[in-house]
Amino acid sequence: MTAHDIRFADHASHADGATRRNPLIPLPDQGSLGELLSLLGQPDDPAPAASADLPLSVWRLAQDGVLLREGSAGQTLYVVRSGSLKCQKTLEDGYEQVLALALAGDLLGFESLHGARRPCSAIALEDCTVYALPTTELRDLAQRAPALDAALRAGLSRQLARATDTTEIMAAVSSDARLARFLLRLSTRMADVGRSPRRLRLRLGRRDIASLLGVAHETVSRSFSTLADAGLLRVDNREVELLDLDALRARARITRGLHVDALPAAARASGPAARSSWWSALDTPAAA
Amino acid sequence: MTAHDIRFADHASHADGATRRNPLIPLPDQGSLGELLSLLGQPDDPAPAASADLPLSVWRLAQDGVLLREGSAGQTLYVVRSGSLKCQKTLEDGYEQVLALALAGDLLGFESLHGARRPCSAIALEDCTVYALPTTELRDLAQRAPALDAALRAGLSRQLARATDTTEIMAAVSSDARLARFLLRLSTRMADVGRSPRRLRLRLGRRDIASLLGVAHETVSRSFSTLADAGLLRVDNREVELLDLDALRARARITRGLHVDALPAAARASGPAARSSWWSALDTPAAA
DNA sequence: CGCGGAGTTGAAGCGTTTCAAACGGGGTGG
DNA sequence: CCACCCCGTTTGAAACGCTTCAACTCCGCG
Repeated sequence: MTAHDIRFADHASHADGATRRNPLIPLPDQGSLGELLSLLGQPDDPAPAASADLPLSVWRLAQDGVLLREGSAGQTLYVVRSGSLKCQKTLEDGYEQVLALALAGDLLGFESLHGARRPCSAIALEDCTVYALPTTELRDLAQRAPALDAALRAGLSRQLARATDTTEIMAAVSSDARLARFLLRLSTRMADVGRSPRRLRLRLGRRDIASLLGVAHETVSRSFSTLADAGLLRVDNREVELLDLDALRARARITRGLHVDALPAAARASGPAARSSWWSALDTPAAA
Repeated sequence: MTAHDIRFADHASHADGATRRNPLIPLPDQGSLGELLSLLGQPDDPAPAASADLPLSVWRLAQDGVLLREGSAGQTLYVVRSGSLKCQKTLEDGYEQVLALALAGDLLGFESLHGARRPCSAIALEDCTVYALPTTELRDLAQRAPALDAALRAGLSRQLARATDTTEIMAAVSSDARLARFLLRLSTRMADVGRSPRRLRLRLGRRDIASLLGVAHETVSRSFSTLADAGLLRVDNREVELLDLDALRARARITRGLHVDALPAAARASGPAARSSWWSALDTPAAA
């Protein structure tokens, strides 16, 4: 975001933590179809099929390791099994924009399966394990395990729906609201993965968070202080404890000043989904 | 973005232009597998298969018609054949965030095929035609036309890669740069669809553009004026002519002031893709 | 003809960006 | 083992640019 936040990709920043240990090593006999399906949110398939002979390979990625490299012609689809990664892209002006956070169950790398180059990088924020599904095996895999095929499709849908998260965060005008939205989203996602929704261990630095929020990193620092002073959370460097989720949600709604309070309550409560209208038929033309 | 930009979904704004004529009507015998494939960017399939008996239905959507309704349980995948739509989502605070522009060849509605509700709406900015592929027919279709299956997969990849466009636009700090990025992206996409990359007919109002850029609509107006005064473009309401693409690209790179000029040229020219490094092996673990 | 929406432009307030400095932790090397 | 340095983080202060409120024009439409 800011001029001095610009870090070039050539910058040899990754030569420190990963040259020692091999950043990506195989974990034989660690994966199972059942686990993969549950990761993808499949409601416990009753018939787990012949998972034994399926070539499901699990890899271990060390912190700071690069799973996806922007611009490469990778042909492997990954499913995060544990840990977390950040997806980022180097923009034309050299700024590295953080696009998303990938947690367990997230699909990575689908964008370049059809021949295109990887549009963004994925870097491990901690030690991770991932399922690797090469395109070459994908078709065969889908045929032998239809449940996996369906689960991947569903995961893809989720991924596509989640792609707008960053935009929604940056739609808020005040940086406090943006930070609140980010923390709340992270909170619910952590809960989904089975971790605490209140005690967050941010694996992202202030700069990366700033990139996600679309503000300067100093502003992120200030917003943390503001929310902490207001008693909404407790912050100790990258350890964050959310103290008042409701108040946080209120902050997240605020665009500027307190206009939201003036909104008719019905509009907020019911939302667009609850509307009944002849228009709804439009979304299902096949049924007409 | 701004407080008075808030338009509630309940707001009966769509009751004006579309009650007269039926907003969504079938166009029998208008689609062909070949056309659909070329729309999806498939390089002219040599064996067009038996396209005649494939149930490819084309629909016509009138301007302001709602193709996708946020919150509904639509189970149809659409491929835009002609025209343009806007995708938008009503945020918790009632603000309608425009997320993307859909042009010919774009896939719409995949996000809710696995049972979820539609995460965003899609509204026609002009009269459109779309291919409708209901989930019920999708599997059969894919089996009978493997080329279509591959094309849809590729289209999905593109869609996923394109999902970050809005974020990249909003990554710029200055509103001029944001507008320049938006116009340039639109320009190249129009060129892809076979339309003029210089003469743009914006089907989006200032408010919607402002939403996409993440600024107030007055700011969009001012940025148009600024770029026009600089001679980079000519603007007449929603008609825009890009006069100096290179200068526009320079604007799009600028974050604030002129720091970019100070960047080492190599970093801009080569980019992340041109790097050679032992790290590249990481993106293809299966080959290791 | 008048109303309402869209777009433009002006002026003021204010929040963010920017530049700067200081603090703290973690690592390295003396 | 301690000094040192680097880097991430925090906080301060000033300036810029955006948001906001407001007025005005243009245009389509009832």
